[in-house]
Amino acid sequence: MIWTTTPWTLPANLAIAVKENFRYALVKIDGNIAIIASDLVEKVTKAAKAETVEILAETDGRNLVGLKYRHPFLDDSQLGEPRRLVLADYVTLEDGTGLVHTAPGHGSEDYATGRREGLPIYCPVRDDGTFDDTVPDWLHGLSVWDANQRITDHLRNSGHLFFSHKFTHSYPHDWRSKTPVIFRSTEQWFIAVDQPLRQANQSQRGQQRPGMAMPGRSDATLRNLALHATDQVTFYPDWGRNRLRGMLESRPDWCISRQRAWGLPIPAFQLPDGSVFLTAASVVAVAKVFAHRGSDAWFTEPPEKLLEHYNPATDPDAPPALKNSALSTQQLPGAALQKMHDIFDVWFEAGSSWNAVLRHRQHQFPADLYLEGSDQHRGWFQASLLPSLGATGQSPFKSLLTHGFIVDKDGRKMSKSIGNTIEVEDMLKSFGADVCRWWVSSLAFENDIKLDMSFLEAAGETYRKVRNTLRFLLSNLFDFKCTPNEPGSGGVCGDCIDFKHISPTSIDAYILQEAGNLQKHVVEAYQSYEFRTVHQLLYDFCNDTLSAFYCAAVKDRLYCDPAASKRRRITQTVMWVLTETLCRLLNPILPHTADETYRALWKDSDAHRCVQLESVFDLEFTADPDWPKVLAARDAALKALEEAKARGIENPLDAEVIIPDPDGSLAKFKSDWPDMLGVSRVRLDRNPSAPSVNDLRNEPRCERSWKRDGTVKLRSDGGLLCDRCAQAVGLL
RNA sequence: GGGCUAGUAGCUCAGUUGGCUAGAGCGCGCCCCUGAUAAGGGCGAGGUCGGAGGUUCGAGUCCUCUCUGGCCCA
Repeated sequence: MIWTTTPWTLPANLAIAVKENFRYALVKIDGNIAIIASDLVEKVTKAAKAETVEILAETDGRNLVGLKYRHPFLDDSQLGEPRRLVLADYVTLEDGTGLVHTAPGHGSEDYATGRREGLPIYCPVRDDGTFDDTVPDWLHGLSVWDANQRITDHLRNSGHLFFSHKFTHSYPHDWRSKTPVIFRSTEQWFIAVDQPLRQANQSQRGQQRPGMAMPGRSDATLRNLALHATDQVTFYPDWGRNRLRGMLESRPDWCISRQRAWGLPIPAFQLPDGSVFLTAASVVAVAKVFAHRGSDAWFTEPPEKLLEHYNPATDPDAPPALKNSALSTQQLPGAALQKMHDIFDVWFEAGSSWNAVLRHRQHQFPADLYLEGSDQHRGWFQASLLPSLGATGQSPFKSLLTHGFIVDKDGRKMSKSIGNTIEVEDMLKSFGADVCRWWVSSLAFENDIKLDMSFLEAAGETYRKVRNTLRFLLSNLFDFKCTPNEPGSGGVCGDCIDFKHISPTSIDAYILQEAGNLQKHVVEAYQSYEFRTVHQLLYDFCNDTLSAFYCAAVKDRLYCDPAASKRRRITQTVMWVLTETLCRLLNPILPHTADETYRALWKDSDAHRCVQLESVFDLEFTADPDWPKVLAARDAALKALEEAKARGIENPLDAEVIIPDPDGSLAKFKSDWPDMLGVSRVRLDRNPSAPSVNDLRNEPRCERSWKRDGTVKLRSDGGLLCDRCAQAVGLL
């Protein structure tokens, strides 16, 4: 006794499957005898409301294997041998009778069983979903959906139906049309992954294939070539290798044919005897026609036109029928050779892009990097690797970068039905491309990526910090010129001061050194695709090193020193270098901001000036080795200033700070100390163990620099100025 | 069900081969500045490192189990 939800597949029944370790019972039910899994006897007979149930015998499934049975409405002689019971792992006791109807033409598990058992792959259902004429007359031409009832009725009438009922269960549907699908075994084109590769290509190119690394001629299959290739490829992150290998190890042959109305046709022909004609040479011949007329030629041209460049005499693979002069294509009657109508799997085209994009256009092959989402280990990565290995013996990529999937802010997948999707267009509209890129560069992209508009807002805030730092740099270069290409400048670049005039103990020296370190580390991070590190380094540099430290410190000299003084020009020179450097380093992730800044920096009309065309320039500067001590002492001093607020010294410019300098190593930085703390005066003292703060609020304050540096007095013009400012305005 | 992968402060991320009271930025709180101002600066409070066992003198870091996600398959 078997059970099925698809009576229309019964005409294709070729076997019944059992499980070897299940118990099966020979049961007498209301006078009829059947075999049912022992554990299901009660369930089945109850469902059918059987009156008397008697178990006559029991045995294990393995003892049933090989038993022969007769089909209830088919002529067994058609099959050539009697139908029989076979083993299958997928037999369960969940539903049915424990004996599973098996139709190798209607489903992949049944197909596999059929192959294993040497059964024919019989599918009597035609392309239009109706039965062909190999089935009994009463089913001919009937749609499978209509056949369900007809077959049920037939079984009932012939006394073979034990029980039938209607119930609701899940059934596969086409995701797009939402209509139920049926399974049919059909002929398809495959790329075999386990067959030893023919030494093809010899006839086409008599040359050695470069980079060919066969793990041994005899077992050089596409699969083990691919596995071998994963050792040569660099993976970002490294676990990508394992993932790809796992999938390569278990992947089936690649079915490359599709039954579609459009697409790139597989250029196969059918000979009058029904055999298929497709050889390397015939494909090349058809490709020539496609190159001129496009692949639509397949649909518009007759076979003899499509094969006008083909010569069976020189094709070693040509089928005998074509070698025969009577059938040579030149004289072939159009009707003798039929075009076939399979369409290439689009993955085959996507997976051939290395050829179209790199080789045909004479770009570098293999590519440095293929970049795609993690799902493409099964998709594009493999679809590219296999054809490239088959055609060139080489992987199409030297390295592979994988990123995770965008999920919502709670880590759930985005889907329209849940309503948690975010459109890229909305992101771009709300935040601009650079903010979006800035956000992307901050991510651990190898993992899933949580996305919420609020995250972009946050990215926008840090982006503006960078942008504002650039704005500050630019605005303070308003009266500064750098003219590297000016004829006759004798090495002097406009207002620039040569680095050799920069003292290693000056804050400018420190910042140049830091910029050099930044560049080194950023470039390294870029080279290994660690954009997150790039982002972090650049942000921290703009935020901490520049905005909070350097820019704040040099404000005084920029605003109050005489415009063309050496100290001010040095700082402007450094600021110019910083801006140049930042533009170049930011460019890959903030191209618009970098470009805008770069043009504003040069403020010339050179239309060809473009930061996108620039690389980094050498930037190395060694500052005094005691700078780390300075920074540590500064931190301590800032804490002391914070505590001084309780005493009413709330504005740092009202303060003098006394910094402990036990070994005297901080004294050489003396001139920049007040600016580094934003205070009026700093005194270094060998004795104290902790910094302290003096209240200067009773001392006069310079009206120009707001400092109380001890030199402030009434000047001849009636203003209260410090010496530096008096000089700057020409009063000293 | 299987393969791969992740889960560290409200958020985004660091945490080298196991080793000092687990770090950074954002956000938050308090304060300062007002000549970067739909800006700038300082200080501070936040974490039983998804959970449970185990190995170890010692585990966010190693092992086992488990929970919650993601991708690809069945």
